[in-house]
Amino acid sequence: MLAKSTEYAIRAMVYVQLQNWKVKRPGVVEIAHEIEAPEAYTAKILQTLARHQLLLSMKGRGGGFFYENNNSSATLFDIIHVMEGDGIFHKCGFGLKNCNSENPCPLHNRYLIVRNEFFNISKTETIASLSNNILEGKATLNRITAAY
Amino acid sequence: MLAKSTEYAIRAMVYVQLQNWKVKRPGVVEIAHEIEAPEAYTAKILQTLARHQLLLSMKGRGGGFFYENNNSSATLFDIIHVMEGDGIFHKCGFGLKNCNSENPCPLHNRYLIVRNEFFNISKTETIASLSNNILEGKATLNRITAAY
DNA sequence: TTATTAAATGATATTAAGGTCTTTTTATAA
DNA sequence: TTATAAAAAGACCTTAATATCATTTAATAA
Repeated sequence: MLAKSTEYAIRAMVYVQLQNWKVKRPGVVEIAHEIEAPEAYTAKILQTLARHQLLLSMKGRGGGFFYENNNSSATLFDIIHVMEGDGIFHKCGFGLKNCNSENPCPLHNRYLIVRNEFFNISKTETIASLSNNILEGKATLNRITAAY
Repeated sequence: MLAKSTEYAIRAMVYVQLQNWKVKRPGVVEIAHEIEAPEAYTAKILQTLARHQLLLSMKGRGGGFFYENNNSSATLFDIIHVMEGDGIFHKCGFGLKNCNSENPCPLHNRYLIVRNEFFNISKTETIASLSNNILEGKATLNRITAAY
């Protein structure tokens, strides 16, 4: 469904949120390790996110990644949009170029339900809301249920 | 969502079905052209489908692709399974390796709804049912609403 | 029984996603 | 004011998906 780089991006942002709530600003090495992603690649992704101001960064000693007011209200949609565009919310399930309600592919109506449901989720879930599930012990970021 | 090759596969099988209902057995060149896919690549995909017996083929003069009794009850699931495996029905939306109801990612429950809905569609829609939408004029295979 | 038609096979090429490495810039503590 | 820590930037590498091409196999009409 999502590109691997988008998954890394979301996981990274959630981890930064959890640390930020503890008034910490994790760096690339720590983040990559915690979300089980390659270090250099994670750095690239964090740069992209920072460039688009989905998170803030500080260079030098004591630097790292964080959010304004230690809180991120970025939606999944925002992150997906920056990482891979919004094709996923528009593409026809059959791969047709001009598929729409006027000229639908054989799968159009049923696929629309799936796509819209995912769109809904993407627009309502934020880094803060997702991170809160972890804070409350209802979910985890990795196989080891770490204490954040 | 689906790999491009899977989309080509589904479109190809639908086109074969439409022709088969007219007791015709289209060949690679015709199929590729009609579904707007590259010829040689379409040939590869048809071979894969034939090898897995999702369709039948005949070599030589008057040869082409067709179904037993000119009808295909293959589901979308069958085709997806052969073309790209069933990762799409199992993968975690967050990209976690061990995400399940016991150890859920923050998105688990909401993503499950999307995945299950798509699974449902894949298990209930068949090449025949999809093709029938076109036969009845309710849908199309390409931008030009061709008469099949 | 041969020419022709069409699919199968296998090798190769191209493109995009995923990933690494080195150098540069910026911040801060000593 | 210098050494050090950390992110930014850019060049490069690897892998998988997509796509092409040449050759072989099989079927049938003449």
